[in-house]
Amino acid sequence: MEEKDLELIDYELVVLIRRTSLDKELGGLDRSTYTLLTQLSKNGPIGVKALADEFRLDVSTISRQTTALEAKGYVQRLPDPTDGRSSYFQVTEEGMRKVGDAKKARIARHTKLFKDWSDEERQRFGELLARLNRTFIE
Amino acid sequence: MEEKDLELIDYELVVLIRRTSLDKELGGLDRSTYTLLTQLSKNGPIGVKALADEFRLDVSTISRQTTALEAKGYVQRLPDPTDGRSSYFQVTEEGMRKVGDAKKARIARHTKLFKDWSDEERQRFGELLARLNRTFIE
DNA sequence: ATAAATGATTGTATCATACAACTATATGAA
DNA sequence: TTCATATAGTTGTATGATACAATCATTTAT
Repeated sequence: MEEKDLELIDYELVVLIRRTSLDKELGGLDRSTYTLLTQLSKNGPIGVKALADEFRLDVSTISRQTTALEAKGYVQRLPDPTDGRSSYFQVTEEGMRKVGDAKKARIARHTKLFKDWSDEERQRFGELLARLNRTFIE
Repeated sequence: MEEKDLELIDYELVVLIRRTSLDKELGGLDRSTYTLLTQLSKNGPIGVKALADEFRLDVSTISRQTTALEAKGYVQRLPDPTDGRSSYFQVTEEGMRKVGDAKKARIARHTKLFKDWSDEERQRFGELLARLNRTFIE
């Protein structure tokens, strides 16, 4: 294994995280709104606990964030019929519209950012990123 | 341009940031210690303003972080002989040792993480990451 | 010579987060 | 069946990273 490749990856990952984690908003929505709506619209209505597991955040954090989303009307709370303690959050139409717009905005930005890359490079980068993320999970 | 490649990149970047920005420490040092020591050891002694520009953080934030580093003995403040307002921070031997150890720890972790990747994949991923970071800068 | 600009520090506010205490409900064991 | 324990969620509180504003000291420009 080439040590210098790992060093490069290490360094560039740190730089990337440093830059991107400064963005308070993603496509015009704040981070938690964007990530929660994305998750809920992708993987169906789930509750506070499942979201906390997914994001590796404390349930108290998710509880506040979902309360905020509900107050904005982006999600609706559906009581779990089989468990009186919990409920699921379903993205509302308004929420779907918001997250759709945000995604469009991000794609537009990325289109510019990657405009000098070849199709092959973009495709490969996406694959490798996905692979890294799957690797983390194990 | 393939829209689906951009969508994949967008999604996987969000996932990556979400995961990695949760790490409070990098190789046993807290984030700001690791990034500041790396920067200072790489690009020579510079002052608060230059660090703030580099990291796109407020000078007040950097000021506090460098004060903390100095208190820990990881950097030494060298007054700028040509400008009485500013000083440069030089990494001490102790600081060099600390950041060296931290880097070793990270490389060890990455060695495990990327163990199933081919040399070509690691090399390519590093290149593409670097390219993305350079693109951001413009 | 004085006004404006600049590097840095410190006070204060905000935000995201974790932990702890608590409530309500569900599950399992005697 | 009942009671102890576990679980889902909420709320109070503390912390850490950050930005902005005020300020100080020094430098630069008019």
